[in-house]
Amino acid sequence: MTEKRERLENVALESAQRKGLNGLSFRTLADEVGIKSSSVHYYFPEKSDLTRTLIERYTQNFLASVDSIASQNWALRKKLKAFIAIFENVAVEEKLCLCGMMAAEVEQLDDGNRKLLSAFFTDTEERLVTLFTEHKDELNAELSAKVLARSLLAGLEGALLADRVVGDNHRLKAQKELFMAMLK
Amino acid sequence: MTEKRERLENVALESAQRKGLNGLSFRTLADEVGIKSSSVHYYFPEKSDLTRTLIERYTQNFLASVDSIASQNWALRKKLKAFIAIFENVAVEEKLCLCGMMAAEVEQLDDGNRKLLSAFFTDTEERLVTLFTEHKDELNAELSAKVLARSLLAGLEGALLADRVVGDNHRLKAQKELFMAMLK
DNA sequence: TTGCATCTATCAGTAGGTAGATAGAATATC
DNA sequence: GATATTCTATCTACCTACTGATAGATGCAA
Repeated sequence: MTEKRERLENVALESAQRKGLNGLSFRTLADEVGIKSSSVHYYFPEKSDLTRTLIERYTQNFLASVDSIASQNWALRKKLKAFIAIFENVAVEEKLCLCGMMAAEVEQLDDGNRKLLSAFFTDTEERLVTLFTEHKDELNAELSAKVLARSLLAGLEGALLADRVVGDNHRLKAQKELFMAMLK
Repeated sequence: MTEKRERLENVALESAQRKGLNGLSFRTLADEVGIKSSSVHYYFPEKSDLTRTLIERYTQNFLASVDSIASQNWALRKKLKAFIAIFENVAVEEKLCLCGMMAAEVEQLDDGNRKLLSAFFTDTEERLVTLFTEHKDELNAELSAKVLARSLLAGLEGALLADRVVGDNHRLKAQKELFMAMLK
């Protein structure tokens, strides 16, 4: 991948996590990278190409982090803290999860990108199901791994959303407390 | 309030809950109501005026529902189910909570509307704190009312977001199970 | 000299917003 | 009661700004 292309992706990702896809234009993106908007089209012919790249890259990165955490020889408590920390790091920059953001804009995505977006959620949940299943002896809740996985991800996405509006981190903290309380 | 104005608000709210503020234009709004876009400006001089009206109206309505539920002589289990049902009813129409949607677009709101949006979350949480406090003998979790309130609202907002993308209602169901499991 | 990367210039479409006119209803004045 | 004025709700027409996108020229490096 060329250096320019990577810079474009970095700037676009940053912008999309703050302002959403609608707040991301070829012109401002070009300005920030120091080229003309027509040159951005050289790398990403249509906006949906850029969108696809961002979703794919973000998902890949995110799942790699999750896999890395899961593969450690840690207690569930430590793994969950590490997972939640991914979201905390997004929050301190006043950004959203890219896929949480795009979930709000889903009506403006084409079919291909909708499927990629859906996969972010289901693939992440799949990993979490495995995690909760493998560590089920460390849980004192009698809930299924699926319910825990889905609640955790949705809870963190919602917490990011609401915390940014209110301007604190109370909801992210609450989600953390909630899940920590389920551990032995 | 005139009949036209109410129709405008209804159509705008519907549209905003599906496509967001960016997907809501004066022209399409006008078309759907059967007038010209300039006539929409007669009722809402600027888009931020329309936005403010929608947030205020949605919040008022939402809090009234919550208050109504809270004032019933019901067990906590039944009250929580009724609260969650508010979100389930939004989900079946493939919409989002207006304020959850706008939370994603918060960077494009002016200060006044950001404050109104923030108040939606804090005011709702306040009601939930009261609810959990008044019914604390029906809980078997040792979590604070604040943590429960914040987790519940954020969890439901995130569940709406993700469920719409994935195309099922699994996350909303998971949130429901999660909170039902906390009751005696 | 071929191909990559970038440019200039431009297009059609849409956005929010404004100006000014108009028809009819309501209200005030004589 | 008739006339004049103001208000309400709408229209046509237009503006500026910005959007994504395209065509074709240019420079430059392998």
